[in-house]
Amino acid sequence: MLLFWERGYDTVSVRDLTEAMEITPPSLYAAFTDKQTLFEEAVEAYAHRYGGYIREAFETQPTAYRAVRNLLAGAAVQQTLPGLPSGCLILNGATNHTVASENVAAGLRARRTDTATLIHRKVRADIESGELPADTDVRALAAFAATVWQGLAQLARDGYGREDLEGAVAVAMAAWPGARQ
Amino acid sequence: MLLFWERGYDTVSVRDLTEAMEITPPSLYAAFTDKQTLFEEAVEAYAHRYGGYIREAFETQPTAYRAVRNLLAGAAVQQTLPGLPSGCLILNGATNHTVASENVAAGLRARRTDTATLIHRKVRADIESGELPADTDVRALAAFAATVWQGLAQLARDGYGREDLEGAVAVAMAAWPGARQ
DNA sequence: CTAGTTCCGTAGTGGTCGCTACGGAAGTGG
DNA sequence: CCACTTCCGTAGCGACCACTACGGAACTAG
Repeated sequence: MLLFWERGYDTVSVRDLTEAMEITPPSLYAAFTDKQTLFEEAVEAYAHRYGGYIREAFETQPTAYRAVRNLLAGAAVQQTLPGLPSGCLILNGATNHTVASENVAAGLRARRTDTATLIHRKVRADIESGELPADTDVRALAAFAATVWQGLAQLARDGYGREDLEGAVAVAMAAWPGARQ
Repeated sequence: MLLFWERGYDTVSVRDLTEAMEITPPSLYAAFTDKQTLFEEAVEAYAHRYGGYIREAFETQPTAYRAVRNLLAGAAVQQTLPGLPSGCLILNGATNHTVASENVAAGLRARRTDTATLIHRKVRADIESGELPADTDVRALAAFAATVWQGLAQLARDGYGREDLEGAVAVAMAAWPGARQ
């Protein structure tokens, strides 16, 4: 998982994996079927261990503002954890992929879409409840939140630290409708 | 260039390149020395053809607000050009790379850092001129602008259209200090 | 103790990687 | 017309890719 997190699917070889696990190729194939299945299990473990902040943000927070704030604040923390690779496996794990790995990339894209849908739904719910004005541009606001969320992962990979990302999140949340009224 | 733009450095093979150019490997090596040099020339051509909006934003606009607005608006356009790959070669060209391609990734990272520096300097200049208040958090504001810029490229790759990105940019610019006073 | 099963590492499979030695064709100068 | 240079494609280099057939060791059951 750490190897995939750091370098991505296609750029990690089975040899890299077997050496890191200190096993031989037949053992790896007996345990995980093939490289793609191993990757998907690694992604699932990653989502469970490091992606909990996403579901938590949307399930525990009453408004879209607070949910997105927690989403971004959580991303700033999770993507700059000391001793772990920077960035996000699901956001960056198959940015560059061969034609043969199209379905691997599609799997990650589906997970990203899931989060985008959560944002979208939360904003719409706010409009229905009156928390946000009826003329709010849902698409724009949801796209903005997704943009910042994914941008944070990029900056983390380029070496930005947690404080930098948290500063960016603080600025971003000021863009939220009503944040400064 | 289109191949690298679409898939990235390590995930495009010399064979892919020679077939697209309709030449044989020896011709490619005679013309471009090796794969890495070809990639760097492709990046240079890309920056020249599609990256002009960046320099233009910072050179022609008087304030950081307007420079960043033009940077993000330009990104929304350039990264969703019809008939061309989505996203940005410099932002996404070597997100996933092998250890052997570390220097290729470093070259792209340096170009990203250049833009981040442009943002940073423009914000500081605004503070010195009094356009922005003296207590403005330069790092946070610059990190925010870089986050949105890079996030737009991610969303473009996931299929978001120009209108979505422009909506996100409009929301983002509302976060700028003084934008809603 | 022996027969059977499970385990797992050795040693490859065919295929693709980035890259190049070399030879025949085409063009040039005397 | 001939010698020479330039060009460029054929064919293949060693290395690595994802993946696996197979054999010997170790453990288990009778």
